[in-house]
Amino acid sequence: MQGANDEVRVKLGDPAGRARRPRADAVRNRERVLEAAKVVFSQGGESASLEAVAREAGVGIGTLYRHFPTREALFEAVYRREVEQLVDLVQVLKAEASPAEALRLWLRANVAFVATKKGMLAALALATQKNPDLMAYSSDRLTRAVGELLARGVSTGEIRDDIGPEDVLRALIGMCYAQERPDWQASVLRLLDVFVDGLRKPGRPAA
Amino acid sequence: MQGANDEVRVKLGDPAGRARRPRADAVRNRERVLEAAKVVFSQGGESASLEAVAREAGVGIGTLYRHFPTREALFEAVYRREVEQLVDLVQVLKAEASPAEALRLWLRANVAFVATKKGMLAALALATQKNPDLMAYSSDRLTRAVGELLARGVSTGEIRDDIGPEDVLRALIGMCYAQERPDWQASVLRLLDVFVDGLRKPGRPAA
DNA sequence: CTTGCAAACGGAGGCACCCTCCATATTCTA
DNA sequence: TAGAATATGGAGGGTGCCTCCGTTTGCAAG
Repeated sequence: MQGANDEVRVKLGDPAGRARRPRADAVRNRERVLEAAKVVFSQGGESASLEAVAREAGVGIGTLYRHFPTREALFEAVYRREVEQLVDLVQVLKAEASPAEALRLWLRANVAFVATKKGMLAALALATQKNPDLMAYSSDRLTRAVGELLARGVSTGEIRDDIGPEDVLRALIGMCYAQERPDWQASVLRLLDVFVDGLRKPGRPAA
Repeated sequence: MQGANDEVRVKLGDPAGRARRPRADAVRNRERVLEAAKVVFSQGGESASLEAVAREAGVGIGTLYRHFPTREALFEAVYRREVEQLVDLVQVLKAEASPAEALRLWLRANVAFVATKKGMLAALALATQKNPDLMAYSSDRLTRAVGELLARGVSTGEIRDDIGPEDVLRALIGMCYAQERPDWQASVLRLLDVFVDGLRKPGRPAA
């Protein structure tokens, strides 16, 4: 029923027997859609229509759905890229500041990062609620990231040891959601200072 | 131009000369829609259709729109009721606990309250971003509420004086948004403890 | 009670968006 | 260069949003 026809796949230089490599136009269009989605979502958030994304990308709506079968799939792909940037920042800070200070700086960097993506945040709140896997990924990446900063502080005795990286992350993400006032950034920065002070071990006052 | 005809209005017992009182069925239907919306939004969040709300309420879609011209207006009306309950709680706690402890308890009560309304939270995030007035109302009410608790602590010297009620509220609301894990409540409660510790004046260790 | 009308009702209809499907076009391998 | 595999894109059926207006209902005066 299927003997000789398998040659086609075997000949393509993929030892695992997978299909041929993706076509060039498919790769290009996938990239275009991602780029367009980043722009459109940043402005209009969840309410932005996928047809607007396709239009912005210069592809048909069918092509968009071929690459990203659901709204969540597209959103997730866009979001993953953003997370990587934050993860990479940790290594830089570890080399440049003391444990508690590096933690504070990383948290502050997150605030600045978030500030440029207003439209995406409400959408993210929805997406993570509907699709736990998306949160699992970013949680994992960011938890490890902040975990490195935290562990360093614990090992030097500068930071208390009964708060985990998940807790810190929750506080950060949470605070940034409430961004309605003109001065929200200043408020979040103050809150982060209070929070980091609270994280210091008792008997080691902040100033 | 308008002499004798005003009698109709004057007779209705409204000194300001407003129109006659609303019809009974209008009042009843408005109530039904609000009740239905509370149910439907709590389940499906923002994605729930307004036509589903109308169906649940047993009224026509037109009637729903007559009372609440936009999705936001309906959502806002539902939300206002919820806020009142939290505001009222403050008076109870003020009578029952020390300043910092009352603050801690009130924040914890919020967590429990939020826990029953998962579906509405993401919707709320969207609504407040689109409609600043909704946030203005709840912010105002809740800020005053937490402000009472906070001021009491500041006056007794138990709580530092450089953090405003807005900041506390932001921390609370923010933390509660990140509710994806099974144990999110425990995490938020731990965070609140850290936060309240951070609020205590230096030189007054927590335990 | 009945009459008249302002107020409220409710759903049909036009529009935008969601997503699927498939005839056509493009790329890749041999 | 040919032909098969792969990708494209937009038409179309379905659903929800919101408006508009003919019909119904409650209210107050007679």
